[in-house]
Amino acid sequence: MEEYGRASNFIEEFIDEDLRSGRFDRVKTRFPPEPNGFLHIGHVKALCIDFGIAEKYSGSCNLRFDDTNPTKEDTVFVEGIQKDIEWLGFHWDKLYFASDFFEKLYEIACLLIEKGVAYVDDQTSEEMRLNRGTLKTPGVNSPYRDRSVEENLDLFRRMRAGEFPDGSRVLRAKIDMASPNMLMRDPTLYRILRHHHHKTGDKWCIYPMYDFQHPLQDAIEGITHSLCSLEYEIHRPLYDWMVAQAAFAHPPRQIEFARLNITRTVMSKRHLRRLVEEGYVSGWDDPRMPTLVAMRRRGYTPEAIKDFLARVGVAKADSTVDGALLEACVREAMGSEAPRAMAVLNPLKVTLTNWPEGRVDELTMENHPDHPELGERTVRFSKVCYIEREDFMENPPGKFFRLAPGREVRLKGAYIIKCEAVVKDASGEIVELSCSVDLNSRSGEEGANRKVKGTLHWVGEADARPAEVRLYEPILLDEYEAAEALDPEAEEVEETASNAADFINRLNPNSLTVMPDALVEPAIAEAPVGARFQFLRMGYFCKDPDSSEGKPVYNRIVPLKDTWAKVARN
RNA sequence: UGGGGCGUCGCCAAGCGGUUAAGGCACAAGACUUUGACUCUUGUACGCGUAGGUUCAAAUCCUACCGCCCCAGCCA
Repeated sequence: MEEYGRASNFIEEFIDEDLRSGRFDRVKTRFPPEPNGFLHIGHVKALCIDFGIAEKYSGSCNLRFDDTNPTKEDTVFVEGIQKDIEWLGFHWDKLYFASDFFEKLYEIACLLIEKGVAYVDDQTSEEMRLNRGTLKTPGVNSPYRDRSVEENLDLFRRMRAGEFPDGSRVLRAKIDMASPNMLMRDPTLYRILRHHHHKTGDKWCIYPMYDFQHPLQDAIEGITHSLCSLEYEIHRPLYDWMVAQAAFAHPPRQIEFARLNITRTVMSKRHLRRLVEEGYVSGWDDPRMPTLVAMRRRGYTPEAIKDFLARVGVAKADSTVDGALLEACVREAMGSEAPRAMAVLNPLKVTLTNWPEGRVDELTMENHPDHPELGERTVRFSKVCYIEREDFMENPPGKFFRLAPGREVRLKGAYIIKCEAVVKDASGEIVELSCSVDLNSRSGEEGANRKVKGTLHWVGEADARPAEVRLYEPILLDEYEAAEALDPEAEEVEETASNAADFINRLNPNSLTVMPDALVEPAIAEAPVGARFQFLRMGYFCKDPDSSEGKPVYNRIVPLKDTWAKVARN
């Protein structure tokens, strides 16, 4: 490895430096989730960095489950996480569990006791909290801080043996109760905790803490660069202390980066759990969730997600990425891939008054305008068809060039029609349009070669299959909407800030819109679950597992850009 | 008011003493169009949190302010 290429971010600069200086002669990273929930897109940033850097430097990346708190962990999550990582297309080198190393970690703890840098503390957690001091005042030493090595060893052994009740004692590092860094004020290394562990069962009743386990585990695995998010920056002195005390020959280097935030997206595991448990969503895989299970179900592709993270970049500044960037990545990934087809989400019946009775045309439609290799399909056109309700306006504004009374419009791949009459029901609602059709304007024929401003998607009566379509918006309101929702009277956004503190108050009531009466062409109805299409003019959609034989269900992954919607709004 | 970080276009983000301060998203205008999509073209920081200073030259170095984030779990 003489040439490392161009560093594309500050982490790679550090690594280049380490390789040049000889601090390391290879690169080994790790992705260390706690199996206490499903992975979300925030984790994908770490995944892309951990695996991406390993790959760039011809190194490797381990998958390690930091399963040191059995009260929160479960095998369904370890399985789910592995599946998600595989789905994204990342390949780990070794698969480890922190729990595989409990014995080894116990030995190191004993070593620290023998060195006189760890002790058993009998204080209650309350006493410990009080004696820790505050951000501005130093803490005071525990009365148990100066126990003999022998006594500490004996006590720690008996902690493991189960002689003491939960919470009665802890093992602590002996560092500095006056340190300005709170984490260095004799951090807890082990606690007594009787709880069934998903891997080790009831073998252990003491469990190591993150600040003890994580750095040592990195060192044991031979990790060179331990990449984590910014909130661990303050843990770094402790990380280094731990590895130094255990006397590892090649201490890993911890480097921190800013975690991912996306506008109007819930990104905290705690909050996501609450959405699930309190029923605001249907589950971890509700397509509105930012979890990978949910994004997969909604129809996002690994390519789009990884491209998004690549475009977001890596730096140390706290940031919130515009959700529009993710949408742009999805559209780009899908644009040349997804076959096109027609679906009418909110149908309006159109009857062609001059269409010959009983005539049915079979029309050939391309599956993709730029990729003929994706083939063609046949759709049927007859006297009755359905168009999108929003494509007709009785009193259209200036720049509207869809259908309106007396106006002509082209039906994609079919004929040009003209609206002759509007049929309404007793309540005045429009129920049907009577249109004339230019029988010489069939696509591909000479009569079709005239300028018509609007082109609409449609579904013919002969082909129309019922479907349910689900539309999504961000799960959170934007700042302005949230302020309005909480207090329409408020003058300033700031005034409602405290009410907005609970994210539940900022949930978007329109995050899910169900279109129960959509009509789709057969290609869409018959596609397998997971199939993706561009519904012409409506967006990209993916068939949901909720689909049944007679009723396909589609999720809108992302809408198409809609210039008209913008014009109409102003 | 202790300590650790961070502040470059609406949102991300390059930049590492000498460049007209990259690029993407968003936005705007135009071309093309049987998807108001796609594609294409064009435009968008005389400015780099603020104020001073060093230098022939500063977003890059120094000083002082200002703002934001993290830390007082027997969570990770």
